[in-house]
Amino acid sequence: MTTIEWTLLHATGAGPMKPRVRFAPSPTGYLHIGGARTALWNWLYARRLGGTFVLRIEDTDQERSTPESVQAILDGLTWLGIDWDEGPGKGGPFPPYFQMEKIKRYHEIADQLIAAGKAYRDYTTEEETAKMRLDFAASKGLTEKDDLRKAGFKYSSPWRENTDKLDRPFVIRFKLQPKGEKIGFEDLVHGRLEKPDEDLDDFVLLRTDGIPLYNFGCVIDDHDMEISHVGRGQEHINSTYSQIAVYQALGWTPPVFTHFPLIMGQNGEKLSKRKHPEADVMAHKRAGILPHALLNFVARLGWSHGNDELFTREQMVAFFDLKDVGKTNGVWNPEKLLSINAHWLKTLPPAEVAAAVLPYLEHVGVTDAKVDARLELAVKAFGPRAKTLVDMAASIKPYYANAVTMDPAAAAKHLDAPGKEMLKLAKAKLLAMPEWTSAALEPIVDQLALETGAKKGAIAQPIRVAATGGTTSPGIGDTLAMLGRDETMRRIDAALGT
RNA sequence: GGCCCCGUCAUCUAGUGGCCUAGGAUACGGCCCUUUCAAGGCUGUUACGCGGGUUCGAAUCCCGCCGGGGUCACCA
Repeated sequence: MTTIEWTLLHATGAGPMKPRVRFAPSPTGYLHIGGARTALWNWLYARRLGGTFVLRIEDTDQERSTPESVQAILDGLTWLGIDWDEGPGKGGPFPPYFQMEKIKRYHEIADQLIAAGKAYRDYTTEEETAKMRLDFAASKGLTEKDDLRKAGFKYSSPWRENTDKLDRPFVIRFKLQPKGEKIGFEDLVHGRLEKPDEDLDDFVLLRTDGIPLYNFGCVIDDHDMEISHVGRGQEHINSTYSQIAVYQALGWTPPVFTHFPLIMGQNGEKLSKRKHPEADVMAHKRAGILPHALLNFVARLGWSHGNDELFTREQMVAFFDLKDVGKTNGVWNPEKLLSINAHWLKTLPPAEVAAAVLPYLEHVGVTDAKVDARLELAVKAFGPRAKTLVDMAASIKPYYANAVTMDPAAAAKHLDAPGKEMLKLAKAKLLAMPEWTSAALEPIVDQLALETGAKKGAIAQPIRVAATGGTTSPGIGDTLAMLGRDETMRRIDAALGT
């Protein structure tokens, strides 16, 4: 039995063997790198075990949610190649997948909780609670919001025991009934996580405008959508306790939770959209990172599979397991991302990289390139020389131009009299070339060295400078093949001044 | 500040009581290869936060300290 088969039989944690997982972003901006990793890990888990990956949009923050953000998240996931089985544009057996479209359902459950005495209508206004906080602060001689937290303010509603329905705006709060016990759950990476239930408070389920809050909507949706495993960032650990309380009040079985370590910026702070431009997934697309490389890098940030560093998509799917996720926060490391990107640039099939580099070429004004033998050759030549698709495109561009920008210093050094003499000899050989391929062209340097007794550098450099205008390029064979016969001859003639 | 989570090289990590004079990767240095630049091969420097235990034996178990992070909203 293989490891994979074994794992299939013994699906981690409780729940069904074919897990139903979800990624539930809030559409308040672009797809965040932390969100992308959360999506990836959940996706990998579902794919490996033949489960279902659900995409749910938690758009209950009406202040910040925008349709543009929904689109940005969809675009980000699509670019990364993370596809969802249920969700926006796909539908599924448990619609809707936008929380704002199922407000009635939340009200139904809230009423159910009220009827059971597990929630209550709180008619205290926002201004009043704010005043309570302020008064509390004043009594302690504090003013700052942060100090308020430190002072340990605990809200206690005067409406807690009220069951009348008044004609006034209200909020629905969970009625926490501490039994002096621990409330907790079994986390796949942290093990048992718990805290005293009296540490929780009567959190808000439904706002005055009837829109649910995270700790409520999330529980109902995960239950309704039959989510078996919830994997999310560690910042949610504390809210999980509140959610567990809701599951208990409703008599529902909670999913298996896994809390992922956070990704920190290089300054040691949690990666944020404001302070860290690299937090934007699409910024990496613009920077010329392959989606696969970004996935590879981010997958490995907080998860490991022995000493393995580089994974194909298939390997990620085959190797990933929630239980192998680590506990410690990771720091974003741009150099490593770049090295992983460089690795795949030179490793992936040239046709694939060629297709990927095309838009970047167009962006720098190369409009006549297409995925053909010539571009693939260029990709093979520059694969080991490029860190990103951006610099690969920049390197390829001159080969699609019909003139060189001559570096005077290079010309002075290599296109002096002896250099030109050598170039003439090379030209003669080139003229006689029956076929213009890298393999056919490459040996001319050796042949010339043999025939003239000159050092290879004295032969290759004049050709290189004539062909590219500079002293560095891939091997002579590749360089001339990329240029093509006509352009090569044109450039040599120009260098010769003929 | 209360509560919660975490603590192996600069960074990502392997490591689950003896195989560890701690391994891999990135970055950095050297050497080799070489027609240039890369790539590649070989190689070097660098880590178990501190202090107590437990044990014949601890990076691995326990306690304390210190350090980092998260969270305490009618955001998610």
